[in-house]
Amino acid sequence: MPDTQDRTVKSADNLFGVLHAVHELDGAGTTDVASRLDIAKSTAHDHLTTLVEHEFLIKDGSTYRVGLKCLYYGIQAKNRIELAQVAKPSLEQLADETGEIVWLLVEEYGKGVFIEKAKGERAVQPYGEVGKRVPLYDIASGKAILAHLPEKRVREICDQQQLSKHTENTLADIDDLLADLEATRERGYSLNDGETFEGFRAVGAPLVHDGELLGSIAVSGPENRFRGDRFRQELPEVVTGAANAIELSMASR
Amino acid sequence: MPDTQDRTVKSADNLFGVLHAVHELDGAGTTDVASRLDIAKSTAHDHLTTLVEHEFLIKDGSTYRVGLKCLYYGIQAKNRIELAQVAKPSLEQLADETGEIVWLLVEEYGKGVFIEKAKGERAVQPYGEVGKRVPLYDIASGKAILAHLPEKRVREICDQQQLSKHTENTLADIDDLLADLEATRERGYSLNDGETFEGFRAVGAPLVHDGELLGSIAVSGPENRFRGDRFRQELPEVVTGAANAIELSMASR
DNA sequence: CCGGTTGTTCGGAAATAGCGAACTCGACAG
DNA sequence: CTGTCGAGTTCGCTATTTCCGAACAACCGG
Repeated sequence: MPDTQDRTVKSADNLFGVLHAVHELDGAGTTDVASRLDIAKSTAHDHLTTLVEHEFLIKDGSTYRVGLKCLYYGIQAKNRIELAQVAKPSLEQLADETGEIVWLLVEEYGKGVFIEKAKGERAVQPYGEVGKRVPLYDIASGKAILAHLPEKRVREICDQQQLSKHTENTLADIDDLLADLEATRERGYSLNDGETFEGFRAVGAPLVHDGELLGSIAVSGPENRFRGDRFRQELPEVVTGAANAIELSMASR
Repeated sequence: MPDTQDRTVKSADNLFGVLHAVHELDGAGTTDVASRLDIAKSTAHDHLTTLVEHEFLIKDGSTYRVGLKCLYYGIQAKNRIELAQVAKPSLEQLADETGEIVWLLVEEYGKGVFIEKAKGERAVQPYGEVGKRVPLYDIASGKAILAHLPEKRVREICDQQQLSKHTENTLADIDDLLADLEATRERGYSLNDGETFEGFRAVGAPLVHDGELLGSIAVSGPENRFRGDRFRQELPEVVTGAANAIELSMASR
């Protein structure tokens, strides 16, 4: 049945499928790609050749690898989100002050993308990497973002990507999550109490400019340093302080 | 005349063309893209929609922007070049020691791609950015790479991307360049004496592992700090030292 | 209310994507 | 040396798809 509605470029499915397959297989040959996507070897070959010609893949003997062209587009995209640049000094100051690791997160298609980080003296990096795409519901910076989205959108996002319980504390139930987001809104900052990994905590805050949600920041570290007053008072204060500083820098551009 | 040889996916030209156009225009609408690529508006629209569906573009009202999906693939590609990770400590040490800016470059399709950098105290960054793709013939790190490629390949690369004279000193003539590469091989390090910008100098060294050229590093800065013994002796020594350190770390993995 | 924009929809002719079968090339075993 | 396997690659053919052009819709400022 030819669907007259769908006017997208069909070959893109295969094209990006092939790119993704090569990426996931961390380098692959024609047959690997063909069988993974369930397409003819010749088709896979055509697409691989095409991607090489466009420099998105590199052919190394008879295996294909993801090239650096993506980095080129990717980094530019990142830069265009001026936020990363504007926020950097504040992130670094926050990292210095707390000694922990600090992340800058933005939302895209219901997922979180880390676009900048800063490491303090004692920083531990259990998670994430710049460019990584992660769920929003189980990390402090993600919840800071969700808390500022309409409930309808939150449900939508949670529907399309299962909430799964990594630890005792993970908010894998939509109602628990919504309650936590409500509390987050009231407090003005979000908390992660071992919801991602046992023994890991974090404090996050949203970045809002002109009523528009730009992203969020969070400081994370091991539970033994994230407890008592430091976790409940000091860190929330410096994190929201840094968030405000970033919002101000965005405003005065 | 349908060329029966060329078995690439044709729609990819338009697809990636559209992506590139949006990137270059730094956000664009249907008409902008169509007129830049000289294709029908409707075609541009189909491709834009496709790219949005695949999350490579973001639709913001009626303008399209490059999404962060590329960053995702790009960063992974970068990481797979283990080099970046292994080299980082040495780059940072080199930046500290010299106070200048240090780059890690790899070659891809005859162009150079910066994949890591480290800034010293006095670092000036006149050029480049991680992910940027640049010609090889007019920078120290690029010449360090060219010096280790066979002459045939060097000529090939230079043929397909005009050598142009940015300054008095740019080696825009293939024979001058080849002579400089010969000298570089003998010295073991490359020099840039204001060939990119007036008043800017740099010292570079290749990274070789198992007889295979992995990339190169370079330290660059203003002429007033890159002169006399420092330029001719000290810097070459620390740069080649750092290069050796990186080669050793690669070897002991 | 109306030209001048720009984004979007859609029919249909021309181009091509993708399959499958055939071919090439090495590696390996007997 | 020969045969078999599995890899990558080539190529003819046809059902699909792309891409254009023209029409339509939505917006804006005057």
